[in-house]
Amino acid sequence: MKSGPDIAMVAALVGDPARANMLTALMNGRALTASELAQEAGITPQTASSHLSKLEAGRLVEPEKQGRHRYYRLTDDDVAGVLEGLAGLAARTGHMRVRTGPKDPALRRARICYDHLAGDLGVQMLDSLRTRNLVKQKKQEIELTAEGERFLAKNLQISTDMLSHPRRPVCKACLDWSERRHHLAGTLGAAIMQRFAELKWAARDATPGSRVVNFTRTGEKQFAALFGGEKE
Amino acid sequence: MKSGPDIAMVAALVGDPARANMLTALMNGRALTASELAQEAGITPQTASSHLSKLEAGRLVEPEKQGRHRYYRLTDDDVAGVLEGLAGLAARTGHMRVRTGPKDPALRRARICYDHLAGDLGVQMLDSLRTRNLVKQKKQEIELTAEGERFLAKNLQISTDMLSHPRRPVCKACLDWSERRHHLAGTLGAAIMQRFAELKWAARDATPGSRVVNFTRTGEKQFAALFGGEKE
DNA sequence: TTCATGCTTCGATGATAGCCGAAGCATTGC
DNA sequence: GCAATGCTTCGGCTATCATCGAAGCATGAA
Repeated sequence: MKSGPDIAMVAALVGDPARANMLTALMNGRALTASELAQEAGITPQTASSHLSKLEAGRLVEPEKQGRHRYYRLTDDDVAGVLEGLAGLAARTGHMRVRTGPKDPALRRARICYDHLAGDLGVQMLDSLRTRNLVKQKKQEIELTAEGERFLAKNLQISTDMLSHPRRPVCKACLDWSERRHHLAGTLGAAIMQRFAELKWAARDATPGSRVVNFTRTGEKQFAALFGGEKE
Repeated sequence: MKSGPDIAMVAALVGDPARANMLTALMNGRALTASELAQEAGITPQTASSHLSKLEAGRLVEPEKQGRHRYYRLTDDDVAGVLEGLAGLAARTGHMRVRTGPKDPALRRARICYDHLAGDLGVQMLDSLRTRNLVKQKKQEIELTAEGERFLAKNLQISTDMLSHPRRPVCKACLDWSERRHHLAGTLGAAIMQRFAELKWAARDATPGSRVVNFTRTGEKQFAALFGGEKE
């Protein structure tokens, strides 16, 4: 009858603004101390402590004791993924109050979402592809056009043969956390990201657990040349 | 400072048990009337109405008027995806109060998650693969072993060449909604699902929007022979 | 030991929001 | 027209829970 697989319980954990702010602050993969998180959420340490024990009980964060500090981090990438998803949905309401604060501009600009590029640049890339008719998007599905194939082969040495064989969607739309739009996932999204790395245009940040992607100077230029947007 | 991209707002919407039950009831893709949803959540129509307008404002559900009924459905697959993710996280807490109720046993047994198999059978398949060392899993990453490759080629005519070229993870772990474990996603997960369809072992339910996967009788048998679990 | 820092527990307060009864619109059917 | 069904709005009740002050434990430093 009523039941409820306690999806509500987890959602309620994220549903409190203070806790949501803490979780958001942890989205970059680094661990923060309880007091840092308190400050991040704009609450007192007592309140934060209460929130953190709830988050811990809900297995959303993991503590690690170190000296007299208590570091908290997101339990794993699944949690981060769900948070990204929620943020994506939130962005569509127009209710988007603000980005995640000016906290981590690097994270907002470019980061790894599983194995493909997300963030400002990720969205910009898909925008550019769409605008120039290199891909056609309808809802979740994205399809590469003939021009798109040529574009990829010429500029990134990516041949569609490599991608489409398994009949898995070459492209998929993935809701972006910090932006309002989709970015490009799927085998193509992954392949492009990998090509960026091979070309030394971009690399994942060295800090362990960080999801930030750093572009080199030439990488920035090349990216702008290919997907450069005079958008907005 | 505080900010908050109102991830909290969306999460709070899902965070109420009554609303969560409604959303869960909608997870099979069908649209339900307001009163059906009220009953589903165990609340009066007035209360349900209030909840539904909030969900609508949060763009989680879409209404459709028909006669004097008002049908509600999930806005799109992104919403369903986030709900699945939340359910997956909830399942790990041990706090799992119950499955989604005996509501839709078919949906719990086998369904489509994007393009691969999820549900009881999906989890069972990955379990079986793991137990027999056909894949090795560490955290999110899953890797096919040599035996696994032979197994796929022999039994499902799936060659790894078709999957691994683009250097995208052939396998990926995806948290299952109704079960406590991961099921198999990635290009392999998609390819297997497609093969099931080609072999007429299983097919998506005819009802538009439904995510249920129906197995044929021979399909059941073959599946059991390949991945049959005396597990649990 | 003594003090300071970081975090937690306790208790009380206050506001948010879920809930239902009753009444009000709308649509369909007679 | 009238009645019935489906849904919504309104008002008030209640419970839950976030919040903070104050006090209590730890850990680390002097």
